[in-house]
Amino acid sequence: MPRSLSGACCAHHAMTKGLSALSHPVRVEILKHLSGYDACCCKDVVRHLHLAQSTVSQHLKVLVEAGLVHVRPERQSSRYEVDTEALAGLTEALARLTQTCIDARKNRTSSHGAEANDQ
Amino acid sequence: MPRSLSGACCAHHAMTKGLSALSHPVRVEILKHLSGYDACCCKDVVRHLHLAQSTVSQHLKVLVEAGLVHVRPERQSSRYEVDTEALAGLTEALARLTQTCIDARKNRTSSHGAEANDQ
DNA sequence: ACCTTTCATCGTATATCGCCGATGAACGAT
DNA sequence: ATCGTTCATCGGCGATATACGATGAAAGGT
Repeated sequence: MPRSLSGACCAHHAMTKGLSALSHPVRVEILKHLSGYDACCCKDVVRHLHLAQSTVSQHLKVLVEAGLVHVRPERQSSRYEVDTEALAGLTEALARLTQTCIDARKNRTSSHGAEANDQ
Repeated sequence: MPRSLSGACCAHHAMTKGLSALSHPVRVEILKHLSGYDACCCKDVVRHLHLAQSTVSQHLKVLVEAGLVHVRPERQSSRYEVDTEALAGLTEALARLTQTCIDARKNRTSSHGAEANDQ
């Protein structure tokens, strides 16, 4: 972990955790697959991807811990479901970051002031 | 790497690489800092964050390789600049994924057909 | 020529990731 | 009671990520 991320960076942790969960192709694929069914179980995902059940279970865990997927432990087969609200929230967080960068550039080109130099 | 990600998953690789670059708080912070200046150098970022210069240099490299930041090697201080187009593109890719999931759910609740079971 | 500044890269240490097989728990079916 | 199914978790392995200090290259200033 970095030494000092005291201020604004803590606000990023929620977003970066979500983005981290989506930063693996398999997990994106899982998300898309889950969205196609009312609530499917681990075994369904295992059949769709060609990965070991334990591997899929771990990926699902990552998605759940990031808040992007809900899990409902049924009798013998847990039901996984995409949390579309959380996914939309994450998307909006990224959109805000993007807009922040675009606005910052716009402000610079209009007033044409700041340079980063300091010597 | 997973064993078989032949089809649609390859389409995700571009997005996941970008998201992977943004899945670290320090890199998000760097992006925001870069956007505030016309084009700042590594040393500026080092002063803003409290990390070793080599660490910052690596983080910048990750952002550059993900296509989110441009680098212009100047005489003695390279100039880094956010690629707002690429950032916007990444945001839109994530928005598309989100919309795909939302649409899939909508289709299910309207026709109320598919379940994931198969026994 | 020499020093300083800035940056990239190398080497290294530690932690985490991604994958697997094995195991055990929970439950249904026979 | 016994078996089969489904899933979570553990342990292990190799690869990658993150951090640092050290080193060298490039350029400017004295």
